[in-house]
Parts: sequence; structure tokens; C-alpha cells
Amino acid sequence: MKLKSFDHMNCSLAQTLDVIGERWTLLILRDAFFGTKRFEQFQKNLDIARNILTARLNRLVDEGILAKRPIDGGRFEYVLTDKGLDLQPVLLAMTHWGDKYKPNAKGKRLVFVERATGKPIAPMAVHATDGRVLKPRDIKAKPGPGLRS
Amino acid sequence: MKLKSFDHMNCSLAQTLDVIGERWTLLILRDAFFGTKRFEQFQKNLDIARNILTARLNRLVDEGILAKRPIDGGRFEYVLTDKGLDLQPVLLAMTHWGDKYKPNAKGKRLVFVERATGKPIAPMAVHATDGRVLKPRDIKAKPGPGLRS
DNA sequence: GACAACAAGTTGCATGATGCAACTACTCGA
DNA sequence: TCGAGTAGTTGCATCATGCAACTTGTTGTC
Repeated sequence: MKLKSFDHMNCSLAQTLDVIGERWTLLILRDAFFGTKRFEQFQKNLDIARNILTARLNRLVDEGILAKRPIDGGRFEYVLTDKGLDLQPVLLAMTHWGDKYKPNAKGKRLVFVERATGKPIAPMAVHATDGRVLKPRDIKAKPGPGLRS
Repeated sequence: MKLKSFDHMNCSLAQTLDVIGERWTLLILRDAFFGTKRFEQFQKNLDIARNILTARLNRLVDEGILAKRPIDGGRFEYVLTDKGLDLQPVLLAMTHWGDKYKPNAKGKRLVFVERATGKPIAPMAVHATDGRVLKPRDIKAKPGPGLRS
């Protein structure tokens, strides 16, 4: 029986999951952020099944998250688009949660820093528009115009 | 054949995905943030298969993300723990990406506001420690002490 | 032109995940 | 005792995942 799609849900989270929720997708995107571009390199770094990698890359290209560019010799490279780059907060939020709750005994596995200053970035958090960090109990959800349909 | 686990990967993103990457998990957590607590309510709101809901709730309880509390009449409620609340940046980052790239023609489906002021929260973004918003090209990953193993 | 290596898939199949509908067991109120 | 509500459990069908082998195209060397 078919997987139940989330596509019908009028929910931005569900819409996002429909695109990036398949197994391996976020790990492929992680590697794309690290600079991986070639099919074979993704396959080796991740130790992923070739048919699954093909399917995921095609889906990401179809969704405009990666661009598939031909290079010499009938080869291709897969490069993040702006739409793909905008997933960075998602990846970093998950990474920071994993750092805190699934830590390595020796410390952080990766430190993300600002190129210009070398200083670590701030932990991913929810902010007020004036920059203050907000806690979950400080936040509430209100229906927007897009909720009525 | 067995799914390939991500648990062996020395990567915080992979560790997080191993916990919350299964189908429906983030949607269950979304509803928990909205105040859903009871099995039957999750089941109806999400239209999820009962066996899958059971399995996901049990996993979330095992991971300490939800707490299962008995209430009167042999019933239970499932409540977010601090560990679960700390997933809010993940959910909001995905929601904001969905708002931008999978928009509803009528506008945002939900608006998240600060309780005290009623003002919308800032879009989820990566920040420097001084509060400046950083772009992906401003950020780089460096190996941390936990990467050697 | 033949061959080998590399790259990027594709194919057929086995196994586990998902989802359905029906079912079970417990609690409570009438 | 019965019915409704709650929280699962069960058996099964279908699809997702993953494996290993395979195909096709390109390039460089001989």
C-alpha cells in the first residue's frame, strides 16, 4: 500500500517534509554543504545505495534545491541553489540538537564558524525581531490568512 | 533487507535523524507543540495509522523527547520534555522554509508570535554571537575534538 | 581499434517499513 | 450488563530500501 503523502496538508512543515523527509536526503544535503558535488563522491562518503542516491538527487533537482550541471566528459556535478542554501538553518538546528543530546564524549564533532572572524556561530535558536532569544513557552502560533482553505 | 542505520555515523545531524527521521515523527511533534497530548487526538488530527502512531510515540518516549503520563481511567497523555522542546528551532526552521518555498497563495498558514508582545518572531536564520544574521557563504565548518575517533 | 578505468546510472530481487481494517483489553458511566 | 471511549495489537498487502550485478558513455593509452 502506498505511503500517505503529506502534500495535501495545509501545513508548511508537512510541505517541507514532503520534499526533504525521505531517507538520506538531509545527509546528501549536508554533504552538498560540505562541498561534495559528484555522484560517486556522494555515494562513497555516505555509503548509500546507488539507486537510492540517483532517486534522491533527481528529486532534489526536480525541486530546484540542487542544480545538475554538465561538466567535461559526460559527467555532472550537483550544486546547491539558493533554495537549497536556505535549508542551512534546518541542518544547523538539527546538528545543534544532536550536539547537545547525542554528544560525542570528546566534544563537538564540527564547529561552525564565521569565515571573517573565525568565531563560532551562535546556537540555533528562535529570536524576537529585536534579537532576543525566545523560549518555547514565550511563543505561540496564530492562524494566518493561508490557513483558511 | 534492513534499513541502514545512521547511528554509527560520527555526525550530529545523522544522530538527530536517527531519532527524529522516521516518517510522521516531526508531524507528531508539531502537534505536541500545538498542545495535543492524547493518543486518539494525535491519531485523528494526523490521520495516521494506529500501529505507526504507537511505534512513534514509544520511540519518542524511549528517547526522552516525550513523557508518557498516566491520567485517570487508565489513560495517558504524552507531553514534551525539555529535550523535546529543544526541537523547536528544527520545526520552525522547516516551517519557515516551507512558508517561503511552498507558500499558500493566501499567505502564511501560521504566524508565530511572542506571547508577551504579540509580535511575530524573526525568521529562523543563522546568527553570529553578536546577533548578526549570517549567510551560508559566511559560514564554514571546522573539525572539532569530537571528530577524531 | 581495442582495452581499461572511471562515472553515472539501471535492474531484479529480498527484506523491512508502512498502512489498512479488524480486533483485543481496559475503564467508566448508565 | 452494556455501550462508548481509549490505547493499543494483529495479520496481511503493498511499497521503500538496499544489495550486487549489470549497462552505457567517455577518456586516455597502447
